Amino acid sequence: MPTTPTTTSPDGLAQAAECLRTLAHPLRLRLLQLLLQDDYPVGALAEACNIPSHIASEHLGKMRDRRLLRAERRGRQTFYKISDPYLKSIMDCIEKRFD
Amino acid sequence: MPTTPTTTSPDGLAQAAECLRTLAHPLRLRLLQLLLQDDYPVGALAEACNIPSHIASEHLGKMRDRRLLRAERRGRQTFYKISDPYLKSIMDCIEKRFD
DNA sequence: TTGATATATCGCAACCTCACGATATATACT
DNA sequence: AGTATATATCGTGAGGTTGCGATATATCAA
Repeated sequence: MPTTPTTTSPDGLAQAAECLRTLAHPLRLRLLQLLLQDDYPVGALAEACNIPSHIASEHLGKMRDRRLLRAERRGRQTFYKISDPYLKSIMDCIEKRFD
Repeated sequence: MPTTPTTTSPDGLAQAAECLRTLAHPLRLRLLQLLLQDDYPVGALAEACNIPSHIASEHLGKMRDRRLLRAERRGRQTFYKISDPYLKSIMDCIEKRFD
């Protein structure tokens, strides 16, 4: 085994795994790509993804619960925005590989 | 919606999501960290992770099936090695965030 | 207040993933 | 051949995830 063992703590690995699980869905990746460009309300995101808005709401809510996004109410609409700055760099990685 | 829409294809997003699902397990992240340092046989990896080797074998096999790793038999042992060069950069991202 | 719009949440069935014990295979040694 | 070692695979049950219809809530407008 390595003389310089890799040191991410068990807790760090568990957090990383949870975060990756949250990203690991085609629709959520698409939503994140859109939100990395600007903030949008649920309906606009749903339309861009061609899905009913209550499905978009579920995916956005899951990412909100896990602190990747934040929600902000404006009138009847809820705008979502990127909350975790780390998302940009990981999406860059992913796009480099899969575009 | 953006004037410069984000363009990862539906297929690219599906592949990316599958890849992320494969990474999204604490043990598999640990195995990858070790394998990014050197190639190791199943038994050594299992011991480093404190798990029975047939569990390590299952996780390694799943990553092999999804082309993240390759297996190479030497005598009675099977050495696993990183097969996808993209893993290095994504693990760098993850370590930056969770260490 | 009533009705329309925008989003959120619930309950469920189908499906996926995990750890584990049991079993199978492949290689080396005697 | 027979035995031990190293790894792989199978079957299973517990628990998580997804999409969806139904329902609930929140905001605005008449």
